[in-house]
Amino acid sequence: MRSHKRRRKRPGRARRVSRTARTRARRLPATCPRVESARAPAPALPAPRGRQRSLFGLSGRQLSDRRRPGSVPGRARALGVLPAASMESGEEALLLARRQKLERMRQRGQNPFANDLDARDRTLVAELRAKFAKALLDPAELRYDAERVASLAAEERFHVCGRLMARRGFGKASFFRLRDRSGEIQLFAKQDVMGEAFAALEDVDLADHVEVRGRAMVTKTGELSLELAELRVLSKAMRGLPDKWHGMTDADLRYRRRYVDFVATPEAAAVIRARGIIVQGLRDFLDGEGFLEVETPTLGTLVGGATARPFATHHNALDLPLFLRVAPELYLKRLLVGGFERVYEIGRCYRNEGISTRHNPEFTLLEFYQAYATYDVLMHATERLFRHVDAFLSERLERLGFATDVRRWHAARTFTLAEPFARVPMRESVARSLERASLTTEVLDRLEALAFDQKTKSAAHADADGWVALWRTRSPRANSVDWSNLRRALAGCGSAGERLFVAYEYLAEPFLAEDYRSADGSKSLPVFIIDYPAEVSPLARRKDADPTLVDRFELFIDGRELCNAFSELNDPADQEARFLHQVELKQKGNAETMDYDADYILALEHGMPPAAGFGLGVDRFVMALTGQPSIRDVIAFPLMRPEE
RNA sequence: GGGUCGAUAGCUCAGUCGGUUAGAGCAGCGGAUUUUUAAUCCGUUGGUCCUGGGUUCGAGUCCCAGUCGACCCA
Repeated sequence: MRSHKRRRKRPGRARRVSRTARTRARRLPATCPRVESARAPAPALPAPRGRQRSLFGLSGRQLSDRRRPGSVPGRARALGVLPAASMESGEEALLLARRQKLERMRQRGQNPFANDLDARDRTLVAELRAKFAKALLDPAELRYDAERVASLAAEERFHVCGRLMARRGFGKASFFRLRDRSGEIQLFAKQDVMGEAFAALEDVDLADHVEVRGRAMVTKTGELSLELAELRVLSKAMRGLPDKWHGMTDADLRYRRRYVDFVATPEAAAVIRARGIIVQGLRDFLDGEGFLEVETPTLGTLVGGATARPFATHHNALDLPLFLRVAPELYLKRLLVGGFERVYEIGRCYRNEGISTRHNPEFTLLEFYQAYATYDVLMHATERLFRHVDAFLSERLERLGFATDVRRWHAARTFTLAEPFARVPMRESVARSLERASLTTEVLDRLEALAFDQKTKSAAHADADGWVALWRTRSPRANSVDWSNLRRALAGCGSAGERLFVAYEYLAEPFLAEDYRSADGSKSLPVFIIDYPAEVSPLARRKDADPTLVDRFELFIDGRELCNAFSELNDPADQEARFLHQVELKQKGNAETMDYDADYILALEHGMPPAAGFGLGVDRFVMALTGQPSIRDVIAFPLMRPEE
């Protein structure tokens, strides 16, 4: 019977939902047991081979048993009353041990999943520490003075709830470490204090949720502790915690079992905590500027607001094909038409594109729109917003007792928000980077001739290969440019504007963090790239001085794009022409385009005030402020290919 | 798409030139211990060495293919 109990570790699937993976799944032969068991409810089938990773404390075998009502072996096993001889692995043994303790508790009349907790007099660990702050001798090591603690609260009994994180037994005494949402504190259990209750500690396991009562005291090493009078299990954990020292390091496991990761990896939890505060900080800033938070549709019949490939779905009752939104932009601007001068939305958007350290299929976007403002106004607002949220985050975390997280993130930061952000027109940023690569503007002058068509395997100009070979020798930077992809991308361009944009992406963007530095050169400087080509900005207003460009900026921090903003196009005729261009591109086979939105044109015809709009990738913003290298680290549950 | 490295107990990891019955720490279980904090000490359970082929008297180890992961390149 061991045959189905296969190795469960790292059965992981591709991070990327690749085409090959999908076709592989479809190509599974009909005889594959995995496919059969997934389709057929037939109870006679063996347990599905792949579905062995335990769920809710039950093995795959038990799960399949559970699908059969009245299945005695499954229930008996789940209750832990089958003999140890039926154990199939070390994991089973660990579960069994805990089930037996659970049964002992029930036999004693204790509910291992208590439902009668009264936490009105509960004290948080942080509150406890605050109460004894005056007795703190060494803040770094959290050492306390015993006499001062005693005089501050000699007989007061504290009620604390949390999860048990560590245990050290000494026969007639025991130390525990308890964690609640605010921090951790040591518990000291002594037989002569607890009496008979001490014996029941044998049924307590690491990871259990407990409530304790006891007085505060200081051990001889100076650690503030609760001397227990009582300890009661509130919720029995059927599984323990990962290695107490190394924690959980397998990346796949961490993202799949995020609930364990957050317990075992304090940094992972700190990032999610920071994220909540950052979003609060964004609201705090915008509310202070008189913006109204609104909600707009995430389901629609058209794709608009960004050039991106959408997720398609279907409404049954209306028999209507629908798309999940790629951006809220067009609805927020309809609200401008409707008289709301300052609106914002923080919401989930969905783009059916690749997954990377900077992309998750669903992500959070902040967009705000301000009537009677220009993109220049928004650049100032962006700087204030970033500094406000950063300070807000630090202040809140310090108040919550997580100052060390703030200090750690600040120390590791490779950029600064303290100095004015750089502002560079796109063309200038390319020219500057070329200069640093000893290439001057000759590259910019030959963009069209550089194009290399992947299909025909031919260059637009016969000498192009030679130019590149020569340029590569000019400097290390010139050599590190991704020339082949640049030339491929140029071949797909239909206008000078698109070529400039491509040139910027390959020649300037990868070097932004090097080219724009703080006054002392020690940090990278956030940089606004401004004045984008109109061809790549279908919703932005043209520059009065140069109609081939638009009043638009993107903000880059450490070379990563965080913001996109522009003065809004409110001329319905111009907008109509831009939509038509998008439709043209779609007909040529480009999947990342917008649809023609007739109702939006109609709205513009009713008069949209001059306005500027702003978008911020909230996930990337959190990455920047907390120094996380992957977007998966700032999302509580990033998308994973499901386990089989 | 290509390259490099990796997958061994619930967790974190060793495993020599291919050679006895695959090891350690943590967690678990049994015992000792009333001030530890990665507690300590004694004993102990737990493994389809990612999957499938192959080479071999013999494979965790070598070869081939595949799956998945990390990093780098395009």
